[in-house]
Amino acid sequence: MEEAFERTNFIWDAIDQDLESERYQQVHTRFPPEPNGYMHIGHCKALITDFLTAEKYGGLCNLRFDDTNPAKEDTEYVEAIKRDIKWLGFDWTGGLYYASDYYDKCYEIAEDWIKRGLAYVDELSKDEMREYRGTLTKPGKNSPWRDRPAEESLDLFRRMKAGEFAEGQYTLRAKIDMASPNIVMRDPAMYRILYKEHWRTGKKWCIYPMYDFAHPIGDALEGISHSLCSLEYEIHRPLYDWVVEHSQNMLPAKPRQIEFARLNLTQTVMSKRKLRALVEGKFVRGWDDPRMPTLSALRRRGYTAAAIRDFISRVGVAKADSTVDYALLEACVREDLGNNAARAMAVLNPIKVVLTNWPENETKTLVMENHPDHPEMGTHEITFGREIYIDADDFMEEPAKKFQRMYPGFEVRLKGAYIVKCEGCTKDENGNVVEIQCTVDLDSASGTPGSERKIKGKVLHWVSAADAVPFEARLYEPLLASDEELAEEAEAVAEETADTEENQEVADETLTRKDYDFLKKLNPNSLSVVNGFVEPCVLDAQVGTTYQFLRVGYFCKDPDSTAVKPVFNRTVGLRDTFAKQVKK
RNA sequence: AGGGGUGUAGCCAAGCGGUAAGGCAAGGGACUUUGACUCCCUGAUUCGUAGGUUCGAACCCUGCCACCCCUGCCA
Repeated sequence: MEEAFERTNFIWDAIDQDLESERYQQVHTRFPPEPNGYMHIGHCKALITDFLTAEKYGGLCNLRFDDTNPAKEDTEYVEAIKRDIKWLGFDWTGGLYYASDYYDKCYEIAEDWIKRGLAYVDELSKDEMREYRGTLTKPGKNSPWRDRPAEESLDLFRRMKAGEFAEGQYTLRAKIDMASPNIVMRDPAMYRILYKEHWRTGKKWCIYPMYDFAHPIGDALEGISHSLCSLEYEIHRPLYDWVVEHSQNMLPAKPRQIEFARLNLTQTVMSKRKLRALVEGKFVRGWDDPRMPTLSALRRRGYTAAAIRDFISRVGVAKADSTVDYALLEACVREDLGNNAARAMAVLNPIKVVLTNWPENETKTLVMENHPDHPEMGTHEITFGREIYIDADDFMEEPAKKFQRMYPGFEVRLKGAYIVKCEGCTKDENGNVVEIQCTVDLDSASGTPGSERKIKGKVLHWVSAADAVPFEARLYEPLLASDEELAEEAEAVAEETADTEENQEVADETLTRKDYDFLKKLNPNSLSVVNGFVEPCVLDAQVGTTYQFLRVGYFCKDPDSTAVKPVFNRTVGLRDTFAKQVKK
């Protein structure tokens, strides 16, 4: 964990200065998700930055659900977010809060502002307000209601609260500067009328504070020192400061907002709206479909909390917009799993091998290490016999150049067992190889002196036909196609899928026209299911256990597993330099 | 009368006036009962660009260029 603190960043530099100058005595951060969806890897950057910053300085971090818009928030998401934070190994040491906890205080401050002439009730319509706001290059103009007497605004505001008006009829606006070059400062709305029941406050309110009003107040109320957020809020900082400044006699602290660049990942959809479209359009099996970038999906896929934390730490925190290569995330899991996952053998695309000189009906029990570098992880037993399965990829009747796996006349070693020599194969009427025949060097058993004989062939993984367990392996590729060819292919498939009546209906609701574009880039091969054989030891493993299936990759046991038929998700494959060579 | 940000290798990213860290990716080699792991080696005469200041500039100054964000009663 301390490794994460080795590298500094501009935020920590700023905090160091704040501490040194005694602007703040201690560090207090907050993680403020809006509970309107599942958290994805992109949120992790903010989450980890918030929690880790508090940890680094021995301070506290609050979890605050930013629930100021009753329209689209749900308790389901609250629970999911809490679970994800815990899973990542963090705790809201400063407490758990809701923006809705502060509705009373917000209201109090709003009335105070009105009395002091800092806010007014406006009755411009949405369209009029847009017109009055001006444009990026032209200043706005004052609303005709801007200078109405404070008593009148106060009366109107109280009646807004009492539910006397329709939605949109009135808003409360801060009186700042309609000519400001920063549009955010052109008399921003602070309260709007919304006849929506809030999932926490019920029907108590029909006016709700805007983010720009509630957020700084929430921060200040909780004694936050450093309010970290993403770059798009940079332009809101003057308003943030304005709100705190003008409420200061009513607030205990004066937080500092610091903005950093959010995380983007190649070939990854990172917008809640689009992820929702994927789920609701049934392009994936759910929020935790292992192809999704949500934390629940990554967890199901086999990504570990340690790997994700390491990833965020390696990405760093800065202000430049960037898109991180997905390969970095993969490198992080490989490192963690390579060190910690137990080894086992599985064959994805089985082809039978008969060892012609091995006695019929005779089997031998072999002992396999669970991890080559960690003897303390123990061993497990597997069976060896006359018939085994190897992966079809490991056999070629006519070997390609540099191919050092099984082919007629060539010797290879079966991992943890014997050296075998391929003698031939039999094919069906279509010319497909259905069986391979080999002879065993009976003196070459692993661990015996005869095993030291060097051969040119590689070591192959295998399972014994006698007791191998059939299993389902789910292999994944990125959801978004990378090259154009793939994208074109995907277009046809995606359109076909999207055009089913049911999907179309859901999609129409959720998506604007523009949003369809990314659906056309979906990779049709993002999921492939194969039926293979795996050694029986995985039957006992708990759901969520990850193995390295030798030479094949890391696989995590899926909740869809049954007592007799395990299901495994491939988290990530092993690096494959041979495949790269062959491509060249 | 637009404003606010950001540009360092294919992708991230340090650097804070004294002569370009590190990681991922890529390529080469060693080792190997996983073509994995591990271990070596290979990258920027140059920091968006053009000038200026300085003994000395990625760092300071000026101009230009590119990209991102902002015209919700979303967050």
